[in-house]
Amino acid sequence: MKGPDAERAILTCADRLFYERGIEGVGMADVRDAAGVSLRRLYLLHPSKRHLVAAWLEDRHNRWMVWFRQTVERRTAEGTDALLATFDAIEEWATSPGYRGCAFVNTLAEVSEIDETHRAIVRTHKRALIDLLAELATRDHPDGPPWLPGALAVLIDGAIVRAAIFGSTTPIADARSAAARLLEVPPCP
Amino acid sequence: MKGPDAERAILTCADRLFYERGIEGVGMADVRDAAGVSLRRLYLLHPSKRHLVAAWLEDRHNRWMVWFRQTVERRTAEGTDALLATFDAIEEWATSPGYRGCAFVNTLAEVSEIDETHRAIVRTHKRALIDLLAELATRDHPDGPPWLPGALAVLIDGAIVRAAIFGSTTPIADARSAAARLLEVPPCP
DNA sequence: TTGCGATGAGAACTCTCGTTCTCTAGTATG
DNA sequence: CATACTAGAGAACGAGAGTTCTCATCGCAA
Repeated sequence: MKGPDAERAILTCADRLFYERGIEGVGMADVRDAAGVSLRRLYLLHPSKRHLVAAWLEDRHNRWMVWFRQTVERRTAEGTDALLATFDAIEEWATSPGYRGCAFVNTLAEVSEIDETHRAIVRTHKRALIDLLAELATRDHPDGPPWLPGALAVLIDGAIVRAAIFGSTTPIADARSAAARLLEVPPCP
Repeated sequence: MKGPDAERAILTCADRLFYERGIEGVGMADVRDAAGVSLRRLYLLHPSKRHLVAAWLEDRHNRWMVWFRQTVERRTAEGTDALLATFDAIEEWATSPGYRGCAFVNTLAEVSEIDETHRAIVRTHKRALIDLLAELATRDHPDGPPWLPGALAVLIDGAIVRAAIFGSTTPIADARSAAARLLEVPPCP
């Protein structure tokens, strides 16, 4: 196996394993077996498990943001308000097999294997979500209140975590209803 | 040390340690040292770490619900709308030292040491939160939409997790602003 | 006093896991 | 063909943790 192929296989398998079982539930030998590389190559590419986790988080952040933006755009093209479409994207995700909530929130919860590098990536991810929402709000709802992107981010993260806990899309539907209400014009004077 | 005292010491110390470091970051020896009991007594009272974790979750659930209800009531007595007071309670919590988000969400994220018993307690806890919100909504906002308690629960959980990630109360303020808007009368026809 | 059950302190056992080391095989080059 | 570098397979090592076991001690009843 060539270098780039091995790196892709490692990150792909690490993503599946870490998301499925949590960081502490996956050993380096598990990643080795799943990716079909030698332990030697694994450690040459990622000098320690911490490095591997950091590389995984970076990779997942990039792929998730691309997926989320594309899914929202697709729904928007079908006529849905862009900000409401974010909840449809989350619902798509939450109904996919193996859904376990937000990998970044889960990683932060596993405090014993996390370091400041990991924390920084998690913050970057959540900051990127709010930035994307602010971008959509500025474009489609320029008269909304200044706290709108932050509130939508809270609704999205709350829906992600409650959907994972209950294995249900009801929290996402509730959050979407609330968001729709927030996007309506304010009450008459 | 007597039986009840030992049990109290164990649960109190387990709460501090598990919440601070995560379940996997705490060994039975750590609990023994902190509680000042022998490993023998620890295992007599809780036959395994899973049992101890379950007992901790039950205890924390009970104490958290009592604290939350009391804090909301206190704020309500000071003139705040009960449903908005829930966000003030969360803000009090989030600004207290050692805040690390929701222990139940964090526990669910540590998938490798969790079993169905633990999952059930987490669901019970989150169900209890939404039930409390429904109770307050029925009492103070009987004309609100049916999704209101669910949406408030999503806002609260999202605020809890984002406040933990950013170490900031801004998400809680944003969530409170959104909740206030939701509680206003719907737009005029 | 003597014996017995309970208790505490902590050693010991077993297993897991991150990381490193060894040994072997293959391959490209002089 | 010989040699030297590379890479894979997996053993080995050391640390840590859950759980159990040993043994000395203490309190109390006969």
